[in-house]
Amino acid sequence: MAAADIKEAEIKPASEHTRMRLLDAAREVFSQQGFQGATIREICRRADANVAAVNYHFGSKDGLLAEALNFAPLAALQQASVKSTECPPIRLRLFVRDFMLMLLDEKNASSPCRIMARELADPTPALDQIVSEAIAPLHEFLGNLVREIIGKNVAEAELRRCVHSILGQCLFYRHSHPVLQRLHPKLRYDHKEINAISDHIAEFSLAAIKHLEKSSRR
Amino acid sequence: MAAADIKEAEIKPASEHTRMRLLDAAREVFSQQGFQGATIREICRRADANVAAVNYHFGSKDGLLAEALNFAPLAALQQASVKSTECPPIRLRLFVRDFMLMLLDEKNASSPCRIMARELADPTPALDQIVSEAIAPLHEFLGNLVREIIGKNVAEAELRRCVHSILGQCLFYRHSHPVLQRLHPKLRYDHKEINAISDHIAEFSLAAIKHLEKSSRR
Amino acid sequence: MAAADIKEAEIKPASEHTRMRLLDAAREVFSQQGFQGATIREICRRADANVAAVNYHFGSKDGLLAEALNFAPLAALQQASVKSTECPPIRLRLFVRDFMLMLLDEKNASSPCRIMARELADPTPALDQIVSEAIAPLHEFLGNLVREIIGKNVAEAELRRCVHSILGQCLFYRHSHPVLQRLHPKLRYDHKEINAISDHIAEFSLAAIKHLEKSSRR
Amino acid sequence: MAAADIKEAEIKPASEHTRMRLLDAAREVFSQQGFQGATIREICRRADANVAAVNYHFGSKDGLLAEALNFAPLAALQQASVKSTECPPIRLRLFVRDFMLMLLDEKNASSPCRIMARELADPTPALDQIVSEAIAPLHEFLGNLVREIIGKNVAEAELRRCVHSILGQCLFYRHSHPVLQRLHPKLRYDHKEINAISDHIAEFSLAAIKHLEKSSRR
DNA sequence: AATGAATGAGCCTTCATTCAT
DNA sequence: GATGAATGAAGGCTCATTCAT
Repeated sequence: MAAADIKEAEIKPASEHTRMRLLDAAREVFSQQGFQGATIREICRRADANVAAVNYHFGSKDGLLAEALNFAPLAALQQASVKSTECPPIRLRLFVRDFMLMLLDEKNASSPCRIMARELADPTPALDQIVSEAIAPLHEFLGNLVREIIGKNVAEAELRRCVHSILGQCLFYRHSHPVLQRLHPKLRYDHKEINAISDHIAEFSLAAIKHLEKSSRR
Repeated sequence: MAAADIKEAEIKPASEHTRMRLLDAAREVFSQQGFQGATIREICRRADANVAAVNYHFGSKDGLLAEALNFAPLAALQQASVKSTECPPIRLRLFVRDFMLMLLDEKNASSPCRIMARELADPTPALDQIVSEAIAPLHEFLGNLVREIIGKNVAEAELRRCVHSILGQCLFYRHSHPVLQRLHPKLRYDHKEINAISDHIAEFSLAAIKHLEKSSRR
Repeated sequence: MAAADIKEAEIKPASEHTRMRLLDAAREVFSQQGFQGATIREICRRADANVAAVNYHFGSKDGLLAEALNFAPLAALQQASVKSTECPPIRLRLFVRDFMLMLLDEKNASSPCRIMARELADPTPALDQIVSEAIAPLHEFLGNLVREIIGKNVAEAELRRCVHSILGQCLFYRHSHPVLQRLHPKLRYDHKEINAISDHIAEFSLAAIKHLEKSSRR
Repeated sequence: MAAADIKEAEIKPASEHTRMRLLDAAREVFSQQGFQGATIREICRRADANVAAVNYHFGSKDGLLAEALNFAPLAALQQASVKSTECPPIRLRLFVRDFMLMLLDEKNASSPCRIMARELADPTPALDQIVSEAIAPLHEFLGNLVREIIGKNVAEAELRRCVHSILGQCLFYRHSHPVLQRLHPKLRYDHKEINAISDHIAEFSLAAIKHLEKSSRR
């Protein structure tokens, strides 16, 4: 394995290096301009690569998107929560905060999560893959978490809507960012602000879920 | 004179007919493909008009978008609520339901609201106009409504976040429609489903707001 | 005749008025932008007329150009000179001055002469007409005038070249106007400057012609 | 290495071949139709290249024009004259002849000089560049040459007009070519004719300049 | 007679992709 | 294997012209 690693690192370094730079540039541009708005030329320019490099390495713009997506961070978030020993409400709070950091933190500007968020409304060739590999598990994870809090008396459909309510609140800040910037030009998504937003969403959602739980017992 | 009016009402439409068809087609295509994804050619094809018709009637693609937007329905919604004698929670419920009907009802497939929702995340030349003429008033309206429920003790920033939570939940169903269709292929946005969703969002939000109100009194 | 004039002035005033305004606007735009650069829309805009008015009144853009041209002023110049009792050199001086006034004076900004000058190098459908009705007579007139000064000993070809030399000097100031403006930004074609230029061209040309006359006698 | 050079000289042309063909075609079309009248499609058709080739190689129509212009031949003309040991009148004769050969000789049909001549009257994006890099030096060169003949007593403004007179005579044959063809259908610009024209212009101008010099001494 | 509406050809440019080394 | 060059489809837009009143 070490040998293989060395081999890979030594034999195709130039080629792999270009691949990586292309993927980085692609994530950057896709998350900023969207899949449709992004151009192969701009991506190659930022990666300092030839215009033909994308098609050479990834076959097409679609192929580049597919490889640029990386569901690991999102999955890790869920894994961390599942393995945690905290109580469900705390785990929800932690999840929301980490999710918002992925969506809003400037350091994650080219996060696959951001790309996914951008493409939600605009079916790209990769959406099927995104849904089955990232979004469906996410909904399931959140469903389980909410179920732990809300109890068994609430119907599945209502539970799903709770998940939608949580995700909707989170995604709003990403989708409506251009709007919010115009409404509140002074607004900046620093860590303090992201924490405040996350706290609000968690508090808001937990209060609502607990209310629904109470109602369901009657 | 009445005759003249009738004549006008009959003749003008003939000359204005193309304009109207173009606007309808534009709303349809814009709300489906987004501003960037929409092509003048496709719009003209659906309107059964010449490619040059858009530039003749509206000057440019931008001009067409500006005229295709119509903030009246959204404003009417708010007016109706403001003038209502119902208590604030009921007014919130009614607003959410009507807003969701605009966003999801198949009969409103080319609603300006849908176009606006699509463009939120992707600044178009019209976004400034959309924000100042439609979205800012909407946020203000919801802010006032929530304020009536949540009381004076809650800070302005937190109030704003409540508005965002409500809007985020509503817009989620529009933005994530392609995703939800894949997750739940059987899902249809008929009136029954829209009502269920609206009820959930209102219930969820009211419970959370009342919880925040209670917290603020301590 | 008076009756006819009145009739014309009274019966089709509106229609004729539009025609005239179109012709004026056309001369203005043609002389500023050239035939190719001019657009029917701009002409109609300046004439405050419908876009279809040009085609209605003149059949086409070409037809408008043909009617916008008016060779009378140029012909009048020659007539005046021919009828004059002055000696040939003086008549040449006077002609050059009047010709330069037509080409350069701001008051003649839409002079047919200017339009013609613009189109010399760019064959338009009207060039044949311009040549046969205006330029050929002009060359002939100048040829006769120069012949009176240069005598019979000079060959026809050389005489023609003298005419070309005179016209070339005159037209230079019109053709190269954009260049001269850049070379000498302070330059203005006021009457004083036009007189100075005309004097120079006449002096320069007469000296040369007299020299050629002298040479021919040897 | 010599082999490599040869290889380069053989291979590079293959890749640069299209560029060259495009430039040649562009000079041809620009000098015939003017910048505005020329179309990228026609240029590419003559160069047997794709419509997108121009934008690939030169960025835009403007960029193509900028590269199609080449002021070297005109500058070389002036250099040759400056370095010559001939007397000023002879140098003027030689310059006029070479200048006319550039303007009229069929072998120079796509000479940058011709393009420049076409654009004089119709400001293109490149006119500023043309003026500062080619025309201003040309005027200065001719000014110096005429000054040597005309002496110091003649005012600068009058000197400039002499330069204009010379250039005007030369350019006339280019600008008015379509007209002259119609007036004298048999006329051909073969070397004999160009020599005759050049001799006339030089003779005509020298006589006039010497006359002005004599006048200035009085 | 006269005009607002509509047309289709054509413009320059941009794009993802493919070709030929 | 990797790249500069080339491609053709399509984009928004402008134009002179024609249509239908």
